[in-house]
Amino acid sequence: MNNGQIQTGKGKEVILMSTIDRRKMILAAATQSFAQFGYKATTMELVAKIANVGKGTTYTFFRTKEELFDEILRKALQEMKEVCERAIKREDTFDQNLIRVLDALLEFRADHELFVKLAQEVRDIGTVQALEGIKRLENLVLEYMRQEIEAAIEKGEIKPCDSRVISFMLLKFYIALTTEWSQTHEPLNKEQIKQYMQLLLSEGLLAKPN
Amino acid sequence: MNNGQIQTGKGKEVILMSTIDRRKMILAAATQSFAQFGYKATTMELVAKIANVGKGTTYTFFRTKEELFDEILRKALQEMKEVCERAIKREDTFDQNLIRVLDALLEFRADHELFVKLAQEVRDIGTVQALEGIKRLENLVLEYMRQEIEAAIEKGEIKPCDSRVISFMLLKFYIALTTEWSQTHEPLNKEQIKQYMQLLLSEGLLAKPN
DNA sequence: ATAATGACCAAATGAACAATACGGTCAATT
DNA sequence: AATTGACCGTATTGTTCATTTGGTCATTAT
Repeated sequence: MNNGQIQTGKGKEVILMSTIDRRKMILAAATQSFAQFGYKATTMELVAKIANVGKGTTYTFFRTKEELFDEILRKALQEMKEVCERAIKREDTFDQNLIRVLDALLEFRADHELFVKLAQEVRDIGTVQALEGIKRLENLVLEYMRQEIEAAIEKGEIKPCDSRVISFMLLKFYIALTTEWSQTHEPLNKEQIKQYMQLLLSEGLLAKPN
Repeated sequence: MNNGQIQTGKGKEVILMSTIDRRKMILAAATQSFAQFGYKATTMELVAKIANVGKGTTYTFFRTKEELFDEILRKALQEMKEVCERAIKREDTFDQNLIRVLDALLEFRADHELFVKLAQEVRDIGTVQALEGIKRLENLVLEYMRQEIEAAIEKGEIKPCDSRVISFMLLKFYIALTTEWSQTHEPLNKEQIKQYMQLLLSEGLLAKPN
């Protein structure tokens, strides 16, 4: 391999990238393009152009467009999971952890944009691969939340309940507050989103008689 | 006018409808057709045929197809509002009333194919008039809920909050429980739905023990 | 005279076809 | 051995044109 070598060709100095760097370039280009244009509008030729490689080169690293998409999706999902795990402090209360995870996710814009774009693509033109991606995200989130809720029940922090239903509803709330509300109204800011989440999840709407 | 007269023409007995009856016939025909075929697939010629009138006649009562649709929509929305109002018992608590209203709405929707059909049309082909109709339905429901929430805040039954956001979230929650959950899981029964609703209102979804 | 009607018109729609763009391959090139 | 862009078959998009549809109005029926 010619990793990092500098060679002279036809009077021009050319810096050859290592195959590893090339792979990274392609991944970065595709990541950007998928997040910006969605699955369908991202063409392999465009990815190659952004990455400054020939179209054929992308196919030496990724057998198909779907495989390339899959790797990017995996990375994004992995990253999100890590963000969640970093936000959780085992010694803290469930409530506090929940808010911190929420906060971390709201703050973590990078991967968010990919998923927002994919969700939009599903609504607008119903691309199957975009739908696939959204479903994988939802399943991951649901399963993660379900486990956390189960653990909290075990520890006696919250009342016993069907953790599948509750995690499902939690996700619906999050989506409603962060994206659905914005489609017909002024978007809510992070602080408001957190407040409403807390109100609906751990306080209830009914006024308590003091 | 020839209201209700019976006349003899060319050996055949012909019953002439009054103009008022004709209007009703057209309205009934259109109501049936919109509910059965949706906005787009309902043609003015079909409406005329079902109503047993010439196409031109429909235009003596309704200036355009949209105007005809609008009158039918108005009627249906009005009917729905009355269903809501009948569901509310002033002496009862907010949460009991809320559940009764939402239940009544769900039932109303199930019996009135028009809205189901329009929702499907929006999903399938995105007809703008069908979307318009669905939006008017949603806005009516949201506004109705919003007023009830405002009143409940006034009475001190629930905590002060932005009634627009809360009505939005309550409706989302109800839809998630009744229809979205069923798309991937066993449907929840009425009792379960009521319990989750009460949990959300009184303690929050993630209630603490005791 | 008035109400009703269907032939008629322009605009919208959709089917059929042509042109383009795309994912993926591979012989030529470096 | 790695890279590349011309190339291929197919999927998508643009275009054309016949049909349909919302809406009008001269004619008909009463």
